[in-house]
Amino acid sequence: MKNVTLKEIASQLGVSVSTVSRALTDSYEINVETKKKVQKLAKDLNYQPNPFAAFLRKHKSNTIALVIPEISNNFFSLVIKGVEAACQENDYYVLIYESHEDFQKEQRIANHLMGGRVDGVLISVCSETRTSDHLKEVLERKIKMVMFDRVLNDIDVSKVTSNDYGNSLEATKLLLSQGCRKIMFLRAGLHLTTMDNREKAYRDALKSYGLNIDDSLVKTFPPSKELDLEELKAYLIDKKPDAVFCSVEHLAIACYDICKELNLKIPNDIKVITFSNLKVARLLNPSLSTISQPAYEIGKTAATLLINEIKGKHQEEGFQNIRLDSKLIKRDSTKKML
Amino acid sequence: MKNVTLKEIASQLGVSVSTVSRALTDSYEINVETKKKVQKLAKDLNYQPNPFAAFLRKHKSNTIALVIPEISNNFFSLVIKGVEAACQENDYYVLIYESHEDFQKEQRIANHLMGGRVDGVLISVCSETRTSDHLKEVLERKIKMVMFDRVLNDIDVSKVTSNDYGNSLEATKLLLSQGCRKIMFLRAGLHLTTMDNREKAYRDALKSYGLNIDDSLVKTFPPSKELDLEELKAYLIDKKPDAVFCSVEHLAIACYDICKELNLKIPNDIKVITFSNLKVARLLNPSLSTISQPAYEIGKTAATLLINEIKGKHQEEGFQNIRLDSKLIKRDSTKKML
DNA sequence: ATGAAAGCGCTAACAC
DNA sequence: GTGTTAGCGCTTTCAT
Repeated sequence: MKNVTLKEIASQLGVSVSTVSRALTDSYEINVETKKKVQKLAKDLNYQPNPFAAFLRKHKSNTIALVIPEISNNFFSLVIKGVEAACQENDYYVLIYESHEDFQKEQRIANHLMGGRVDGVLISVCSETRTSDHLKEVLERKIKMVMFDRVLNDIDVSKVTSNDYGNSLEATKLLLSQGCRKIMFLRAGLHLTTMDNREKAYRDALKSYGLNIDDSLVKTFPPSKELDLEELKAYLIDKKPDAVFCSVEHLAIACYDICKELNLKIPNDIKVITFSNLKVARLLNPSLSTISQPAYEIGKTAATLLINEIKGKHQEEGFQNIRLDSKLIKRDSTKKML
Repeated sequence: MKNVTLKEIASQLGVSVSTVSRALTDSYEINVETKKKVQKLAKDLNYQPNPFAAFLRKHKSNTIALVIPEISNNFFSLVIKGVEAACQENDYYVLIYESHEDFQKEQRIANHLMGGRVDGVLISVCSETRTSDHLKEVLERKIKMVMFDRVLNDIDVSKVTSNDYGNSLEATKLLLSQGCRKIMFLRAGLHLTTMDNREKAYRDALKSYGLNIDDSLVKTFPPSKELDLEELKAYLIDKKPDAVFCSVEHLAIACYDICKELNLKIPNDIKVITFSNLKVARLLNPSLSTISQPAYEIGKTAATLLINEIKGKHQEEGFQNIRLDSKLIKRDSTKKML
């Protein structure tokens, strides 16, 4: 079966291409009879408009790019779901790009996007990203942008984040209230705004308890899963903290593995809390206390914001800065005694 | 900054549009000097070709669709990652579509795809899908297709699956060898080939042990996460199996929750094994025995196959039927005694 | 080696 | 209410 085009329908019906085009977009100036005729034939032939022709004409693709560091990740995969939901509601499509926490790849993606493949981009930058020049170039090409979670400060776009500072403060204070005094903070990635906020809250919480801050208890590990377990193990053995606050899930998982190996009992010997969207945290041994980001909502909110911007709505309101609350769920890994 | 086009470059250089086009595709018939000149300016202006114009001309978009029932799922999110990897290697792009286990949505997606948005589609059908008419129509529009995991038998395309039968046989025999004689099999979704294969293996394994098959021990639950916990609980209480073989992860998670509630000890009172790509299965309480599908490889293999088909390679070989092995990992949830 | 021109399928301004 | 026409940006014949 060859592809059905407007021309095909037009010639079969003995009308012009533009009449068909108008009939199909339900233009008010078309005779009801003609309209029906055209619509019927289009349906019978299962006419599907060639999107590229329309895009070329209108310079609108109804497509957005979603650029994330890592696809297979409990947080980002929920984000994807939220984005997909918002797009399905608005008849938009999602192109996925994975930067693999690699700044060069992110740059290449940005470059590609400048070609006008998409009407807008949704991005959470990779951990190596320090400047926003590549993103600014995209903006200059009149492509809309919304950042989420890992945002950059020196760029003027709408942003959707979670309340990293507030929730980290809460988490640290929980550990303190359980009696912990030697709390380790594990960062993932050097230059991420999310990490900065989480660490700052950790420090402020300690200060608010009148404690001195031991910088050697704060350490950065690779953001991706290629974590050096031995290094982390040695660090834990060396420092012997009474609690570990992990800024990302895979660090907590690593701690669980290491504690098992070292025969350290959680929470008696050491307490653990982490940022995580792991659904089965409650079933771990012991159940893991988590700060759970509203990943789905972040994705959905960011995508809706972007689509509205593309449509030119809410332009007047300027750039939004939306901060959503995460949920701290206390479980056994932070219990006083088991 | 306005968008740079071929015309722009041509006029700045005083050459024709076609010369620029040829220079940029590195055509052999262009003077080396001109080529250099053009390429330099293109780079300076950061020229990015308008993809839609090229697509419209060539009827190739270098884009494939990935249609899956559910994005936020340990199996599918790894598949996405694999697909993305294969596409990045080949300079292809991925459009994500989520069918939400809803056949009507799947049909709508298929319809949309017929418009020629993509050169090919990668699909794992939803649990409600019983016929392949909607997919055949896509094929008729000369759009290539590869199915993976949840495939359909009555359609002629390449398929990538995992060895559901073999690995389920192995899993059931493991339970049998641990002394279980009243093994429950929990299906998810009525019409899935994957489920059929898994159930058949379960039955064959019982037969090979000379056991009678009690049909009331096989039951189907909804494939998505909207599982009725109470129904499953009542079923478990009623049947009192000594083992449960779950065909998907969320059923096993539900069993864990229910066992906790009913104070049934895994594996002493009841053993559990499941298909799952959960990374932290080893950290559950007790650690969960899993059949882990090679999700990343499935995605990568399927995408590579599709891209090759689009490129017209390996056409002669006809449709492939690739079956990859899953990995059975024995953990405490199927131990004889703890 | 380079240019002119057609055309991919669609939309929209402009006739009538 | 409908047709004519131009043009979106690119590739690709066909000239020269």
